[in-house]
Amino acid sequence: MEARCENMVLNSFDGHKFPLITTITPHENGSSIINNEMDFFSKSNTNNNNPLMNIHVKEEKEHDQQLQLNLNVGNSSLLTTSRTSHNGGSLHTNNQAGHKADLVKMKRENEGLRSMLAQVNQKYVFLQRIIQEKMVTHETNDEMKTIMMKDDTKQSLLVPSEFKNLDRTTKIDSNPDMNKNAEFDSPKDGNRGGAEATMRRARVSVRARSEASLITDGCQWRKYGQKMAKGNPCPRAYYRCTMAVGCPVRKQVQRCAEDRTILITTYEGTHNHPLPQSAMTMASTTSAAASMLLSGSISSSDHHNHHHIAPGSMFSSPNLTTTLSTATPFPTITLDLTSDHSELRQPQFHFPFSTNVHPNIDLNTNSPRAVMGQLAGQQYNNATKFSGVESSDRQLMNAATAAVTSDPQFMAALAAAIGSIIGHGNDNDNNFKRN
DNA sequence: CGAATTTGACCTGCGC
DNA sequence: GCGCAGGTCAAATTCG
Repeated sequence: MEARCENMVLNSFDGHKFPLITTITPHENGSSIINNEMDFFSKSNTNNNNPLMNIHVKEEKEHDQQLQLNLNVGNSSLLTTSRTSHNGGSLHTNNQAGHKADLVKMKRENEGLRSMLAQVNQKYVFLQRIIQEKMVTHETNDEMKTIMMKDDTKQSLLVPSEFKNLDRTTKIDSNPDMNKNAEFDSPKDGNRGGAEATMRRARVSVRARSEASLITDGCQWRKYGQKMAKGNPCPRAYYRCTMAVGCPVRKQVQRCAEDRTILITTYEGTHNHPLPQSAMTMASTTSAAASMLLSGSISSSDHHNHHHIAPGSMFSSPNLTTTLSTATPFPTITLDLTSDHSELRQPQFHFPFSTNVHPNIDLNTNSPRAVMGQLAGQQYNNATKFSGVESSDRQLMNAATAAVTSDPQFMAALAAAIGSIIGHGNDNDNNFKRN
C-alpha cells in the first residue's frame, strides 16, 4: 500500500512535460551516474502548475532497481527520508554557483542514501534467510511450542503476543495487523490480563537539563496531582494529555534528587489522536523506545536484569544515553539527554536478556532500518555463538529478532525516533557510526 | 467566569 | 490484616 503511494508520488510527473537536464557524474567505483533533473523553471514550460514545482527532483537511474527493491520490502520511511533530502535543493534562484553547490550536496546525500539502502537490503536478506532456515527445519516452531507449554503463565509474561504468532509467520510483513500489540495502551484498559497489562505499562523516562518545570514536548498537559515520592525531596507532578478527550497518555515530572537541574519526565501510554509536528519528535522517540523495550522484554526466568551493549548501541548518540531498569514495578527505559551524564563516556543500553552479551555493534550506517537490522542480526549472532546461552534463550532471541524486524509499526516508530536523533546531529549523520 | 492548579482524601498493590 | 507507597480523584483555590 505504502509502496504504491510512493510510486504514485514518484510517477506524478509523468503527465508533465518538464525539460530534462541530463548530466553524467563519474562515480568512485569507475561507473558513471546518470542524473536526470527536471527543470521546472524553464521558460519553455509555460503550463507549469504542478504543486511540486518548487521541489528539485533528481533521479539516479543507476539506482532504480535498488530503490524498487526496497520499496518492496516496505521501507517507505527511508524513501520518505530520501525524498525529503531532495527537497532541500529547491531552486529559487538562477544563480549557477548556488545551483552547482546544491547539486554537489545532493549528490553526496544520494550517495549516502544509496549506501544506506544497500545495507538495509543486505540486512533484510540476511534476516529473511535466517527465518526461512528456521521455518524449513521447524526448529523454531517445535522449540517455541515446547517453551510455551512448559509454563503458560510465564510465557505470557515474557513473550509478547506477536512472538506467539511467529510460527504462523511465513513471510516478513505479511500480516502487519498481528503486530498491533506492540503498542502499549492505557493502564485503564480493562481488557488486559495481569501479565500482559504489565507488559503494556512500559514507561519511557527522559532525563534532560531544564530550569523550567516542564520540558517542551509539543503536547498539552493538565496537572492532576502532585505527591512527595520516597527518596526524593522534590515533589512528583502528574500530568495527563489534554489534546484529545480520553487520551490515555500520562506523564510524571520530577527533579533528580542528586542533581536538581535535571528534570526527569516519564511518559506512559500512547496518544489516541494526531500529534502536531512539534510533538512528533518526542512522541515518536518515546514510542520507539517503549516499543523497543516491549519487543526486547524477552528474558529467561533468571533475573540478570542488565544487558550491556557497547558504545554504538542504537539509542546512543553524543547526547543520548539509554538505560533500562527492571527494578521498578513496570519496565522503564530511560533516555538520558543530559550531555555531561557520567555514563556518556560509556553509553549503555540495558536490555533485559538474561545473558551478559557484549555485541559491540559496529554501526557503520545511518539507516534506521539498517541499525535495527544490525542490532537484530548481531543479537542473533551473539545468541547463537555465546556458549552460556541456553537453548530456549536462543530460540527466544530468534523469535525476538524475527518479530522486531517484521513489525512495520515498530520499525516506523524507530525510524522516526532515530531520524529525529540524526536530524539533530551533525550534517554527516555520523551519530551512529562508532567503534 | 472559565480554565488550570493545588492539595487532601481515597484507592490499589505489595511486602511483612 | 496492617502499613506503606504510588497513583488518581475531586473539591477548593488561584489565575488570566
